[in-house]
Order: sequence, then C-alpha cells, then structure tokens
Amino acid sequence: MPIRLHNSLSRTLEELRPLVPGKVTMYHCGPTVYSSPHIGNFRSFLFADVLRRFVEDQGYQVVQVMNVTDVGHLTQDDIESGEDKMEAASKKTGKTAWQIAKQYEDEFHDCQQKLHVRLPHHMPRATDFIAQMGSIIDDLLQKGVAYQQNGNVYFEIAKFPGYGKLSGKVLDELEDGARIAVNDEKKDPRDFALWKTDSKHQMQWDAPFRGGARGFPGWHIECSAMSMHYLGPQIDIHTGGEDNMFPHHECEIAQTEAHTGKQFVGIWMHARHLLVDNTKMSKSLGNFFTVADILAKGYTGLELRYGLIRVQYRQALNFTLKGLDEARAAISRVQSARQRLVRFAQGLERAGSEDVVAAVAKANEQFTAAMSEDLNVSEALAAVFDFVGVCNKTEVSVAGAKLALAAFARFEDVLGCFGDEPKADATGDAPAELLALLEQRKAAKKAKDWALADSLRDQIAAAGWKIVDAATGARLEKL
RNA sequence: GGUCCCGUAGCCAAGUGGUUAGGCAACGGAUUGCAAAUCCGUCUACCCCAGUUCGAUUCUGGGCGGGACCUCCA
Repeated sequence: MPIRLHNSLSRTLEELRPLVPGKVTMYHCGPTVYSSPHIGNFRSFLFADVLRRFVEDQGYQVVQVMNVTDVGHLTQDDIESGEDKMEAASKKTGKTAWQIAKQYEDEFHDCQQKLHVRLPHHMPRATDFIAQMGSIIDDLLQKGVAYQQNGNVYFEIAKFPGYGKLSGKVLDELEDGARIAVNDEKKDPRDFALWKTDSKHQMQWDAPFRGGARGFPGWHIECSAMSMHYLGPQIDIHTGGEDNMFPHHECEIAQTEAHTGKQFVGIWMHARHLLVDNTKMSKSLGNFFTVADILAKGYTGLELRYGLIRVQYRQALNFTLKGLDEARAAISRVQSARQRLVRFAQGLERAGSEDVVAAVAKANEQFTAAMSEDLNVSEALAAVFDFVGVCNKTEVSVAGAKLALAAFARFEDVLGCFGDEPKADATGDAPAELLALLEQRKAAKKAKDWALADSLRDQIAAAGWKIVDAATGARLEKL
C-alpha cells in the first residue's frame, strides 16, 4: 500500500516515492540545546520517530538525520542586536555556551531514551559542521546570490525567485506584520544571515569561506550543510515543527537549491504545535511542561509518549494531565490483552481452539491503511483496540495466541507506546516479603478468613503490586 | 492587517453523502467470598442558518465560536 503524506509545499497528500527505490532519507530539525526539552518539542520529535518507524515497517530502508543546534539560533533572527540562544542562556547562568550546549544535549538524549525514541542514525552538532557550512557560503558568494557587508554574509532573496513557496509568504505581507527587520546592511528585509560577526560572541571561528571575517554561522545554514553531508543534495522527507516553516525552512530551500540547483526536499512535513489546557504553550507564556516535569509527576515515558502521539501530527493536540491518565488506562488495556495471550501461548492458561487468523489480518490491514494515510495514529489505535476486544473474547489456540502476539509486536514496533511484550507472570519479580504475603493470603482464602485475605491484598497494593486471581491461581502484577 | 486550521456524544478523538469508529469515564448485568482484570448491555453525537441532493454530520455559501502561523518557540 502506498504511503501518502501531506506535503506542506503542495498542501496536498502525496505518495511517498523515494529518489532511490526502497530507501528513504529523512532529515528532522532537531533541538536547539539552550534549555530543557519540553513536551511540545517532543510532539514533533515523536512524530518524526513514528514516521521513521512506519516507513521502516513498510519495508523501506531509512536513513534518518536529526541535527542538534548548538550555535547561531538567534533570539531575534534578523535583527542586528539579535542574540544567539546559546549566548543568552550562558549570560543567564554564568556557564559557557559550550557548557550549556553539552548540558542540554545530554538532557535531550536522555529524554529520547525515556520516550522510547528509536535514535536517528546521525545526530550531528552544528558546531562540528562549520567547514561544510563554509563551503556552501563560499559557493553562494561566488554565485552572487549572497553578499557580504561588514563581515556579515547575507543570502539575497531577490536572487531566488522561489522564496516564499513553502510558507506562502510574500514581501508585502511580511512588512505589514509585526516583524520588521531594522538592518541597513541588508538589501531586502527578508535577506537572511549566513554568517555573522560579533566580537563578543563566545563561539567563533575563522571564516570557513574565502574573504570572510571571524564569526559564527547563521541558524539556517547548518541544516543545509548537515543534510547534504549525510544524505546528499536531495532528500525524500524533511520535518519540523510548524513554526519552522517560516523562516527556517524557507531559507533552507533558498540556500540549498541556490547551491545545488536541484530540488532539495521531496516532501516537507510539519507537526502542529500542541496546546496545553487549550491554550498555546510557549516559553514566553511560561505555561510549558518539560519532559522532566511530567516524569516527576509519576507518569512514565511510555504514557507521555502515548499522550503525545495519539492524535495525528497535523491536528491540534490538547495536552492535559487527564489525557495522560487516559493514556495509562489505555496502555494497560492493551498490555492486559497481550499478557493473556502470552499465557495462552506458553500453556499457562488452557488454550482454546478458536483461531484469530482473520482478525489478525483485518487488524493489520486497518492499521496499515490508517498509518498510510498521513500517519493517522488515532485511526490506527482504533484498529489496535478493536483487535484487543476480539482477542479478549476469543478462546484462542496456542498458535492463534502466537499469531496475535506477533500483530501486537508489530503495532508496538511502529507506535512504541505500549511497551515490551508482558511477561506471562510477574510474580517472580516481586520482593520476597510480598511473595510471603501472597502465600499468607492463599492460606487465609482457604480458611475463608476474608478479612485477613483482603487486608493482605491491601498491603500488597500499598507496595505497588496487585493480585490477579485467575482460574489457575493467584499471581502478582505490578500496578 | 495577511495566511491557515478547527467546531463530533460527560471528556479525548477518528471518519463517512444513506450501514456500531476507538479510548477514558459513568451506569446496569455476568464472573468473583468481596474486589481487580475480562465479557455482555446502556448512554449513540456531529455549532447555527441557508443551498445542492431522494437523502448531509460529511458537499457549497454565510454566520457564530475557538485556535495556530506571520514575533523567541517543535
């Protein structure tokens, strides 16, 4: 089944047709490492992760690159007095820009791991690609599409007729907006920086291009350089948050295509920003949750992941703590069903003779169809839950249980929000004292001392475990 | 001001020109010593007004309401 994805450039659903059959190259605009990653960041990164997982599921070999921006991302991009995010954080904390970058890059990787992200094949830092950026700048200067003023290098928008094709922005509208760049150096307010000089800037390099001055790179150029380095001049998919569309991606297109003369990206995809309690989440409003904040509240990475991917990436997602509670319950429903199947498969419960071949095929089909239609995760989840219902009411055979488990394993492989296949019985993992309590309860039940049995159950629950009474006996499971 | 998105049952959220989405919660019942889990059942909706149509939640137009981007942001 063809994978259809929404291309921001054409504003339509397009079939994924990779440049090289069977192989898909993806580039994702990654974090700017100047503060702790928040849940909004991860809605975008998790979207990229699910995209990669599904494309792989469909048999493609994927190469995925996500950059780490550790220099050049200006707080007011085009304004002369603009300050690099890293520098601003440095000023605030007293740490060096390099320390800031390292700290938050580590934290970012930690969050990726906690949210069960399949790591991109390459996660390069902008500061490691100064030379590559330089050669592009050099070429753009040679071609006359960039110009230098007082050591600053700007890309000249007028030399690239396609500027604005992604975001639909035209000059007049921009000038009417709030964003009016005051910069006499530029020929056009929309011209953007490829290289900046600033003697006060901590991160500085000798110009990596001919005839330049010591300075640091503009924000946009890093993505062009790293994308090209790892994936070549043309890539299949490029993703980012919706805010990246303009100016970042617009600028990427201009500089990259001016440099290579080829179409840069096949399909541009942008994740909608999430809302928190029905209102915009942003740093300036201060109403944001970091990933660490959520985990500190006792939610697991899996629950957060579920909560952030359950709505299709182009829909507004209203993030609430209540939503995470729902995620917890939903995950548990899936895992309970899987555990039951594991028990059948391992002969711990008496298997029946009903088969699930048709149900498995249907679930897989619906799941694939939903995901193929622009990653409709909500609909894919519906297919999973339909399947859960079927499994729960089926006296499944051993072979059937294994088949059903394979289907769940596939859904987990793509979505990654349910967790590993549950063990048939977690009793063995429980602390010895709880096992003792469980034995005591068995005895109490036998003696029909219900008060004692219930109090033992409460004690076990207080320790974070629950008793599951099955026909084959009682066992413990983690709450 | 410009561009764009959305308005679905208690909540979250898919989808469709005429046949039960799904999750969570709630309420009955089965099961259980009582529970938990599970199963069965109940609650069955599409902002408003016109239009197109045999028929619209689903297409068209208008209205109202909410939100996003254009400005640091994923």
